[in-house]
Amino acid sequence: MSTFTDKVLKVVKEIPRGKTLSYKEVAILAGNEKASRVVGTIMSKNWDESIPCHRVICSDGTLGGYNRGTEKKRLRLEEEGAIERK
DNA sequence: CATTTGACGCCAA
DNA sequence: TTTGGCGCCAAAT
Repeated sequence: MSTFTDKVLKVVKEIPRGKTLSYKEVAILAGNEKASRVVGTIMSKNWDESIPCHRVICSDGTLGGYNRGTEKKRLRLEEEGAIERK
């Protein structure tokens, strides 16, 4: 805590199942609205099983990216009902 | 210490 | 609607 990075990780950990937050939303909750990119950067460098990073998507509703495969991320969100399967 | 990179976001054409 | 470009900030090189 105390650093933006730690806040981001904390916020993402707090995301409930079936809910998705955009990188921008996470950035805002972490205390820096303009750091949307940083959120993604942090995740890519610190991909952790304790962190449901698959719950974090782009503000446009697009999935964004995922260290284990974007397809896997999509399936997981669909399974949780966070998004509509199109 | 300086520069580049990158799982983004928003605006203009 | 789809591209292209700028901004923004932390981490990596």
